[in-house]
Amino acid sequence: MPDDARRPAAEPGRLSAEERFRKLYAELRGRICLLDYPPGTKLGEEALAAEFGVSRTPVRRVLARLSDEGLVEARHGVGTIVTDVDARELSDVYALRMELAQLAGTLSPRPVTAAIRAEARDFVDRSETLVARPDPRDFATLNMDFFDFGLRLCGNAALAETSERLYYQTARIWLQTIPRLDLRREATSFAQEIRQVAAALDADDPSAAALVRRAHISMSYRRLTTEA
Amino acid sequence: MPDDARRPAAEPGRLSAEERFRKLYAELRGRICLLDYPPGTKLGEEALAAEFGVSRTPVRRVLARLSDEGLVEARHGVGTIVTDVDARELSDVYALRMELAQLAGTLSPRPVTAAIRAEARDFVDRSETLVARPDPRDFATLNMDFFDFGLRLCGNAALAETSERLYYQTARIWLQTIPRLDLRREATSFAQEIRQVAAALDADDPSAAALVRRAHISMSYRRLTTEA
DNA sequence: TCCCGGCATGTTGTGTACAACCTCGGCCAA
DNA sequence: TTGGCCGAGGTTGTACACAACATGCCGGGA
Repeated sequence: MPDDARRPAAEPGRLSAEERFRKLYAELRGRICLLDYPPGTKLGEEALAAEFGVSRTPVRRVLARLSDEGLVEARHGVGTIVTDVDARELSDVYALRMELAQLAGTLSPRPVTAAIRAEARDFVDRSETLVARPDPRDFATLNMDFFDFGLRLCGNAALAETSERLYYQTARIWLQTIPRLDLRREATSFAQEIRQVAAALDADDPSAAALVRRAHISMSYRRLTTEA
Repeated sequence: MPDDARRPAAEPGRLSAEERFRKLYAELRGRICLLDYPPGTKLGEEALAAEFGVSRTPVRRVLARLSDEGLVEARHGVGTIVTDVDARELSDVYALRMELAQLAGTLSPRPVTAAIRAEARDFVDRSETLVARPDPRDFATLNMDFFDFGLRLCGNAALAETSERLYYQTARIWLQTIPRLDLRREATSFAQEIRQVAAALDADDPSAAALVRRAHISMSYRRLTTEA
């Protein structure tokens, strides 16, 4: 047996501590950003611990990180509350996100491989499906997936981590505002963005792709603040 | 007694939980960045708990945040180790820091008040004192203080938080490299930076101050990587 | 009727014991 | 001599009990 030598953590059923942490963190962050936990929701540590079959300790570890990132706020004796995004924070984060999106094209972009172009075409297909039958939650999910895809185009790890952090910090206000927006127009605009990004990648021009993304972040913010 | 009405948390001796957390976090981050804990040091939770007179629980909360920020790495069964900064991470972070430093001048800069100008002059004095008698640790401390000062010039909270995070992520490599650098020249260059920033603030031109800072980050990185 | 003080209840913060895990040294056998 | 096994010691991860704290209700007094 030359392969499965000393490998105590290789059992598929058992997850390591860090793996469990990542799972739980991603799950809770997703629920917050998809408004399964709208702002103001009280996240009881005991309730979460019971749901996930662990004690309060690992749950608290995850909530502490979410608190550091500003997604929740723990108040002694009250509860851990999902925060709301105020206009000022929204403005600051979007202004910075625009700049970072552009920088992703110039700060050590990754070479555009055939696999990446194929993935981009998949996103084009998904966006067309979305335009045909718009749905807020599908929209938000596709948006997150496409954002993660964009992160992988960036060779600067610090820039990628920062962009991700900022994205999830305000991602939920879009779902909060969508009832007052034109969903079909939003979907069309998003599909355009994806098509243009795919075209730029086909032309092996990551810088152009980054500029497209910056432009659409800007326009999305405009629609968000003027029509809500 | 119209002033001290219902204020249970106003007692000066007792610190709230969040206050204690901030204190401990700042203390440990400072020790790491000032190389009191050089890379590779094992930070025993029990030892820290004993030193600060608390249990392992709040210590673990602080170490978890330091771990999220990449300053330490917790290994099950081994210990919590102070991480080292590798060349790749250093390059990425510095490239991003340069851009962010420039953005601080254009993305909603704060108005330059008389108090700020006075503070800048104080930094000029301190830098001259440092040039007269250079000392690595004093240098690093002044650098941190001046950085914190620069953060307060930025009206964009997201940009300020991001810049701070990135700064402390790689701040320690400077102290690690200084034995192989010309300390006097580093001090002179830093004093020039402070003077130029103060001049730009006197001229009510935060954008120029930001450009100066970007230029000095770039030069500092060049000296760091070429002569070490 | 209104105000206010105290208590019951539920929540997060802390302390502590134990489980899971890694490292290192000694010991035995080839 | 050398290779590997294995057990002791020490560390982080987890579970749980209790302390600290905030909130809302209820009852009494003005």
